[in-house]
This record gives sequence, structure tokens and C-alpha cells, in this order.
Amino acid sequence: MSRRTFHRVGEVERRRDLIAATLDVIAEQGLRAATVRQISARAGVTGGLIRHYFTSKDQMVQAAYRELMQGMLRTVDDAVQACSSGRDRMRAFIEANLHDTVTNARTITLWAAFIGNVKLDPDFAAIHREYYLAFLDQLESVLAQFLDEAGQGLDKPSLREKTIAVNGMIDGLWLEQSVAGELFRETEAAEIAYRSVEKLLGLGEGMLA
Amino acid sequence: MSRRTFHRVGEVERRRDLIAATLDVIAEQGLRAATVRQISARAGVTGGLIRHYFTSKDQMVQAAYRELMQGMLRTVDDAVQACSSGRDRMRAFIEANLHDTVTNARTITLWAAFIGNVKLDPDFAAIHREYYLAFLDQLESVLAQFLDEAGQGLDKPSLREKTIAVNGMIDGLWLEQSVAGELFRETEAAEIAYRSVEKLLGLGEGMLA
DNA sequence: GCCGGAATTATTCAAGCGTATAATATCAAC
DNA sequence: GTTGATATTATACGCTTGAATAATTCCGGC
Repeated sequence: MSRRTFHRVGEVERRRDLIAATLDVIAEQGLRAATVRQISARAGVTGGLIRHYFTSKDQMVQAAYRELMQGMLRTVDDAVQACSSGRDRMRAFIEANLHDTVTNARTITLWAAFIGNVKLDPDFAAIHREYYLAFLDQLESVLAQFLDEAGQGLDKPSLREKTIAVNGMIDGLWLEQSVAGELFRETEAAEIAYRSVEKLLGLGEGMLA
Repeated sequence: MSRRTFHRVGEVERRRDLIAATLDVIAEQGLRAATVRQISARAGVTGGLIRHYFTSKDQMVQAAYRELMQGMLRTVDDAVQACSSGRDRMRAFIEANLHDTVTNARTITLWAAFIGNVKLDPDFAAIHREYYLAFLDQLESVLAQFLDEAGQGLDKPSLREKTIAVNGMIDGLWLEQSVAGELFRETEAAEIAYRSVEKLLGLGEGMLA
């Protein structure tokens, strides 16, 4: 008749654990399975605790969405910042986007689960917009440096257009690779991306690949 | 104390109505809201009827997924078949993919809702794979004709690679346009796609745009 | 050591879920 | 018209859901 023993953890860590558990459950069993009970079991706590840290289950799920996007953004940013030349950064950007830390069943499943709510829920829409613009800005700065160093600097509107095109292409390849990865060779997507970006930017072959 | 009156309709029509109602509910309120009661209410029948036409609710949802994919495939195919020259077909393909009959909140929401299950459920995986390959084949044949007529015919592996790259780019733009369409000018995505495909195929400017 | 506040558990509740089954209204055939 | 088959409705059942509340356990400050 005794209660479970438990130990207290700092608020920051507990929130992080709950968000991690939320992502785990969604990734492994889908949004439908992301119930208060499943998530709390995964986090090793009881359901009531969720409402102690989040005003509702939905708010916790939104926090998990933010966490996923932030992680993807940071992964790519770290890879880019580790390089200095425009060419290396461009290569790092592509590689990071198509590397299997980002391109895997877990990430695409999570991403799709959330994207499905973007048009239905204003809260999700706001989060999506925020990170979409961040992704775009990230790529634009890499692209600007790369083109400058190649002596192909562009005016702002042209740069923005190229950014959208390249971003779209890489997103598309990311999607293809993630969802239908078994149809690609190991590094095929990255190779295609290198050559495609060269072409999109009007550069000669071999500038990236 | 009288029952609702009703009238019988053919099996084909009833199934179609139920599938349409399923898509409507998912598009408007998400997969979570796609319950037997919601869907049957939308279709103007009672819940029990669903189990009369489908062995389970999940099977009906899968049928709805197939219906969505088939519709997208057919929309593009109709547009392509209405043209004859390779250039016109290529243009029609791009335009159809980025036209707002395919690029809209409804379609992207439905698509994302289903994609989120592809990695979790073998039945969804099978449906996805079937239509992904059909989309690729569709594009490959358009691309082959276009390149042949431009005197730039490719061997089979190169053609497949180009197909994947172009498909990825168009998918990415489709995604961007669908999810963040308010950030684009009306025809911006299609224009970007024209120029990007030219570049991806190594053709001169103006071949498509 | 023990006290008090707060983190955590335990329990409860009404609502909604998918499915099974029984009752009944419809419609074609004659 | 009646009848027979069956499409459709109605109802019930056992479970699960998110949330609210009450009861406890932990642990830093004293």
C-alpha cells in the first residue's frame, strides 16, 4: 500500500525530460499515441506531473515541436560554423541537411506529425513560421558568402530567390531521402544536391562536388 | 420515437461518400478528429455504417490516403496529357505541381497527416511507396521526352538521377509554397521552378521560362 | 532533527473512443 | 401489395482519454 518512491529533479531538467519523452513517443508510435499516460510512463513519472509543468498536454506537444526545430537548426548551424570558407560552409550546410542525423525515420515522422497541425492550429503555425524563416536566413547567409567569394555576388532580391530555390531543393531531397531512403545509395542525395546547387547558382561543375 | 428516415445508395457511391467525408474531416480538423462519429456525421449517416463498408476505421483511413494520392497523380497526369511537345509537357508538369489545386492548405494538411504514419504503419508504407514510384515514373517520362526533343538525351542512370533531383526540387517547392505560401508572390514558385529545372538540366535560359 | 512548501503520486470523473450486436426501414422482385 | 434480403439505424459495452483534486513524500533551510 506504499506509494512509489520518487526523487525531485530541477524544474529545467524535468521539463526537458518530459519534452524528450513526448518526442520519443510521437516518433515511435505517432501523435495518436502521445497521450498523457504514455508520455508520463516514458518519462518515468505519473500523469499528473505533466499538468504541473504545462498548462495542458497540447502545450507540452508544442514545446516538443519547438525543441525539434531548434535541434535541427542547431545541428546545421554547428556544422556550418565549424567551417570558415564559403565553399566549405556551403558543403557543410548540404551535408548536414542530408546527413542521417537529420535524415532519418525519427525526424521525418516527428516533422510530419507536427506539420500536419500547422494549418489547423495557430500556435503550430506561429512556431512553423518562426523556424522556417530562421532556416531561410541561415541558408541565405551561407549562400551570400559562398557567392561573394566566388565573385558572383548578387543583389538582395536575386539572392532571396536563389535562397528559396536552393532551400526548396534541399528540403525536397531531405524529404525524399527521409521517407524513401532505401531507394537511394548512401551518399546519393548529397551528391545530387552538390551538382544541383552548382547548376542552380550557375556555377561551373566541380565548384562544390 | 421514430428512427431517422434514410435512403439507400449504391455501394460504390456510399464508399466514395465515406472516403470523401474522411478526407474532409482530416483536412479540417486533423487526424485526431477523424473519429467514426465525426466522419459518419459528416457523411450524413450513423457510425455503424462505416463498419458495414470497411472492416475497420483504419482501413477506411487508408482508403482515403490512396484516394488523395490518386487524385494528385491524376491531376498532374491530366495536365501533362493535354499537351504534346516535350517542352509543353514539362511546363505543364511544373505548373500542375505548383498550381493551387495541388498546392493548398487542404492538400498539404492531408498529405502530412498521412506521411506521419508512413514510418509507423506498414500499410501506409506500402501505399506511400506505390505512389512515390508512380510520381517518379511520371516525371521521368516527361523529362525523357523533353530532353530527347532538346537533343540532350541521357542514358538511363543519368536520367534517373536527374529525375530524382528535379522531383526533389519540385517537391520541396511544393512543400514551401503549400506551407508558407503567404510568403510567395502568386506565381513565384513556378517561375523559380522553371529556371531551376533549366539549370538542373544544364539547358540555356529561356528554354522553359 | 524537524518544518513547511512544493514536487510528485494516486484517485476520480465525465466524455469520447472503436466495435459489436440487435432492431428496423428501405427497396427490388414478384 | 407482400415478401425477403440487406442497408441502415440505434443502443450498449468496455476502454482510454485529458483534466481536476486530494493525499503524500521529499528536501532545503533552520
